Amino acid sequence: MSTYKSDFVRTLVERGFMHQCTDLEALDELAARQQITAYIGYDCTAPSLHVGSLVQIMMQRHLQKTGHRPIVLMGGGTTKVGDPSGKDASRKLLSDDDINDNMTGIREVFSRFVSFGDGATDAVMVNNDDWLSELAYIPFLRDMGRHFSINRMLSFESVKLRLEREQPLSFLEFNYMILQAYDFLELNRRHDCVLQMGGSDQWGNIVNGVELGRRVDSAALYGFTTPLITLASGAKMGKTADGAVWLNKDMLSAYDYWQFWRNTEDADVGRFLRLFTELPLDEIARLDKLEGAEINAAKIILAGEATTLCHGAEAAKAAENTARQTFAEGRVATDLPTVEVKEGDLKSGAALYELMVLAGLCKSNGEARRLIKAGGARVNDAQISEEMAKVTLDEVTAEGVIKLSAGKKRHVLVRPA
RNA sequence: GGAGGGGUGCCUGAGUGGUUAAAAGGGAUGGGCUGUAAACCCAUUGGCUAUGCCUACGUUGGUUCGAAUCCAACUCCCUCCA
Repeated sequence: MSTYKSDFVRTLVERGFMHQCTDLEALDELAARQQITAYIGYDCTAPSLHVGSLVQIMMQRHLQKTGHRPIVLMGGGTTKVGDPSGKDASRKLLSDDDINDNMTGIREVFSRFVSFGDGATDAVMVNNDDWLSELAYIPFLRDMGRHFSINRMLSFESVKLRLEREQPLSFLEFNYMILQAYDFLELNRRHDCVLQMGGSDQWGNIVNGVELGRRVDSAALYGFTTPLITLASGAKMGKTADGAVWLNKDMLSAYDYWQFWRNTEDADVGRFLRLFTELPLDEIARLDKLEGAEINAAKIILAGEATTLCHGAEAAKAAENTARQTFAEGRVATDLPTVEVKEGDLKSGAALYELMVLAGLCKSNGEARRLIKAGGARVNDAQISEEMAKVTLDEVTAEGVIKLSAGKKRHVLVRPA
C-alpha cells in the first residue's frame, strides 16, 4: 500500500484524486525530497466556483497540508480566449469587467480552503493576464509557436472532438492550449512551479505545458489530473433544484450546500468522503460500511464536514439543526430561508400560488398552480391541493411565520411584516 | 467570391398550408415506493387579471380565410469549390 515516499502523492492516490500523471514515481521522489510548488488554473467564467472545481481546490489544500506550496492561477487572460476542452460549442466571450468581477468572487472562496501569505507553504494567487496580455505576437510565435506541431495539436482530445462532430473551432480557441502551456513555463520561471494539476479534461493542455518547459528551458515539469467526478448513477455532479452548487455563500446558502451533500447517493458516500472531507481514511472506511438507512449517518457527517470547510463549523452546525428540525422532527425550523410579506396583504388573504412565487419556490403563477394541483404544495406541512386556496393571517404559527413547501425538500418561511 | 445545406420549446430532435402551444427522447419539477438514497412507476413541463386571452418555431415584410410550414430580403452557422 504505502509504496509512496511523499505524503503528498500518497494522500492524493489513497483518497482517489489520481487519474493520470506524467511521471508519478519521479514526482513522488521529488515531493519526498523537497518542497514543491504546484499550480491549478481556474477560468473566471462565473462569479463563483462550484463543486465541479472542489476536487481541484481540495487537492491544493492537501498540497499545502503536506508541506508544499500551492499557486492559484486565475485565468484572467485565458478566459478571454475560452477553453474548448470538453465543450462542443464555444463560450460566449466575456468582457474584461465581467472577468474582473468574477475573479473577485472566486478569490473569496479560495481563502477558505488554502491560506495565503508570504510563508514557505503559503499559497500565492496570480493572474495570467499579467503576462499573457503583454505578449507580442511575432516574438511569441517565434519563441513558442515553433515548438508546437499542428499535427500534434489536431490529435488532442479537445480539438479532435470538435472536428469530429463538425462543430466550429475558432482559431482563437485553438490557441488556448498554447497559452496554457505557456502559463506553466511562465510559472516555472517566476515561481519555480514544477507541477500542474487539473481535471482529466485538462490533460492535453497540461502535457503541452510539460513538454514546452522541457523544450524551451529543459525544465523537469510534471502533470497530474483528477478523474471526472460523476455520480454513481451516471449523472454529472453538482446540480440541485436551483442549478449549480456554488461555493459562495451569497449564491448558495450554507443550508442548501449542506442539503446538497446530505442528498448524496448511497453509492457515492465513501468516495465523496475521501475526496471532499479530511476525515482519516480508517474512519471513512468504517462509515462506508454502513448499509441501508444507517448510511444516512454517514451522509450527515459528509454534509457537516464539507460544509464546515466551505462555510465554517458554525454554519454547518446550524444547517444540520435546521435540517433535523425540518425533516426528523417535522417542526418549523426558524432559520429556513425567509421571505417577508406585508401584513396587510395577508389580512384579506393572499392566493397561495402568488405566495409560492413570491417565496421563490416557483417561477411563475402557472407553475405554482400546477404544483398545487399536483399535490406538491404545503402550508405549515398540510397539503393544499385547492388551486385557488388563499392564505391568511390565521395560518401564522406560534413562531410568527407561515411555512410554505414545494415538495418535501424545499421550504421557505413567510413572515408578515 | 461561387454552389449547396441549415437555424424549432431548457437540450437533442420530428414536423413542409389548417383539431400544432408544436411528435419523440433527455433534463427538470411534483406524486408513489423508501431512508431527505438509487432504481422503478405515474403526472406535469410558454405566459396571464384564465372555461378565455396573449406570446412563440433566426429577423423583417409578403401570399393566404388560415403559415413553423409557401415567397422575398436580411442575418447567423455548416459543407464543398475558388
